Amino acid sequence: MPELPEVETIKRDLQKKIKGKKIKNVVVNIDKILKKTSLKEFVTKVENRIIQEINRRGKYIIINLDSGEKLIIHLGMTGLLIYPIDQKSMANIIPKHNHLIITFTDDNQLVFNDVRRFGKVYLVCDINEVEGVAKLGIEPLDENFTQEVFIRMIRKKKNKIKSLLMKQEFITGLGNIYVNEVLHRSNIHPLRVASSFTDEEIGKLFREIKSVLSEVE
DNA sequence: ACGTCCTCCTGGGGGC
DNA sequence: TGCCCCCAGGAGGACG
Repeated sequence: MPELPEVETIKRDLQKKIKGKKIKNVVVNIDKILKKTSLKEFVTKVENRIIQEINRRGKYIIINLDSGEKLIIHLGMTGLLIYPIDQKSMANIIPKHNHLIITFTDDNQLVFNDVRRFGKVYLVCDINEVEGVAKLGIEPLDENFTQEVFIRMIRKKKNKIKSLLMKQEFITGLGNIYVNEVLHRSNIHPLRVASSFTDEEIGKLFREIKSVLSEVE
């Protein structure tokens, strides 16, 4: 559910609130969410580390640790990162889905809650160890993403436009909701084949992608 | 290589 | 009131 603008907001928020904090301990309630690491390895490598810069790539949140390792979080469809823990933020969640709880040395806590468990937590040295990250396509708000580039990208594709725009290897960050919005505003049917588009139609899509994504930020 | 479809999960809502 | 079924839709993998 969270798409590029939401993930960007979460990233900025975390950067403001938890950067510089030292992790006192971590509790993992469902180790199935952990990828590229075992439960034991995760705990020993994360405890006592200090949070450094927080970045985003596509819908992935990348938390740099002072050890050089990266804690990468994908929220899936229903994942939430809650900080700080207060009455208001906890009122709408179900505690049994608190899969990861990070406690800092100041006793504040960061909770990863995910009802449907589609979210994932990785611990890696290099972000490209996460296949989903390594394969990510162009960032739609990047200045390198121009109309000319987009036309060339669309031209050679035979996918239906909606599924193509949702493909993270093609463009990064768009999901169902924003793709629907972009297609609606562009007055383009979601099932049309990409290679059938005129340059003008692609231009329209291009402008709507940029505008829909920047409105929220 | 490429495009589509299925699967992982749980909670909420509609139908009866 | 309660139960069952379907739907939500990110992304990896299976399949053709």
